[in-house]
Amino acid sequence: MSTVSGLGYALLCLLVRGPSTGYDLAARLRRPVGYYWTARHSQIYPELARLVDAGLVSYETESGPGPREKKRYTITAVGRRVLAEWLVRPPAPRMPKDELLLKTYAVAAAEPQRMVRLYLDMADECAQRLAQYRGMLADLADDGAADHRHPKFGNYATLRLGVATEEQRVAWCRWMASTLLDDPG
Amino acid sequence: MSTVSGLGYALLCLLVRGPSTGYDLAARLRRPVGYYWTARHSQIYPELARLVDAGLVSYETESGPGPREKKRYTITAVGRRVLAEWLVRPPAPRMPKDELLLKTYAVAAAEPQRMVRLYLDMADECAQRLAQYRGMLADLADDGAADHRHPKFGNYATLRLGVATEEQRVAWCRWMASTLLDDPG
DNA sequence: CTAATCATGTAAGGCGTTACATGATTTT
DNA sequence: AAAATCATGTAACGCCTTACATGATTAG
Repeated sequence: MSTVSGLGYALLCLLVRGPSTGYDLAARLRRPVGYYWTARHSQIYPELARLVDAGLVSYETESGPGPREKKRYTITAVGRRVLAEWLVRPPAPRMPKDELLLKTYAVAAAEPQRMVRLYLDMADECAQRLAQYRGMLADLADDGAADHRHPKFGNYATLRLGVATEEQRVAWCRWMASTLLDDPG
Repeated sequence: MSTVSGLGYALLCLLVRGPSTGYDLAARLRRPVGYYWTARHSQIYPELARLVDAGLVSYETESGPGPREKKRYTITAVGRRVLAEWLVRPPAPRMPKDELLLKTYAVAAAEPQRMVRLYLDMADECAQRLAQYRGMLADLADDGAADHRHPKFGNYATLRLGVATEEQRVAWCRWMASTLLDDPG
């Protein structure tokens, strides 16, 4: 039984919106804009081959730049069915490995002033990302993507959580900084 | 140059609070209560051996149950210094792979009613975890862990973000469910 | 007496990153 | 003329999970 990997489903999620080349999929999976997943081309090309073997995607070759042919991948009817099944299954419990939280757990073992600097820097970084996400969300809203029947509603919905998450993180980083500074004697 | 892995630092973060056995470290790393990291014993035992080789931890053997000796690991002075250096370094950009967000990105390819069910189930699951986290946070606050000089302030601080994150997620899941149900003709 | 907990290790295999390798087209 | 982008693949290595393997003590 050819069991599909997480990456395999991620590729199906992208391909269900329309045909793509491996290169294009890699570009969309490079930065986690809109949804939270990444992959490199070195992982994507072999996985596409597996999906073809499993009959979930097909491809047409075009003459492209470079030494090899360009392949445009398309999700098959079987692929759509497998994806639709997977989408409604409850996800396995997620385990985010968050380095900043780990550092926070051991914050007592570090120099307080330098940790304050760290949290303020992280807050700025998050705030920048937040501003960017807010801009993208506004653009999507202008396009009408807030309607769940709009083709880009998936982008809109994931970005909404992204914005909320970054807001929370900025506030938390600033709270950490001010708490560490606050030293009532 | 023996470079310490992420797991290595995680173990140092635990050991800086006091000596532990590998078994105990595995128990603390099984559920992400207080901070966000996990590891299994099969990973922990070899990593502890590497930390010993690098001179960052030492151990004493005691006679324990079972066929092998029990080893109690202690962070060394060098280990403390290496940890303190690492704590103030800005973390590498995190990339959480969130299956629910991935599914959301492709939500248009699934049956709406079944997705509504999924989001409501996820909301309940998060709400349960949230209640649990809130309880633990209240207990810590009662112990005075909200003060940054308290030894368990690290637990308190990480839990605060955990609570905020789960709150956000419950709200977002419910918003998803109601948005998908809302079908103005 | 049975199950859980304490306690430590190894092995196989999957997943993911970095680096290696090639080369045409387009932009500066 | 040089650099970036388009385009596809492989190889080596590290991280992580699952499963294999052992056995004493304690609680029900």
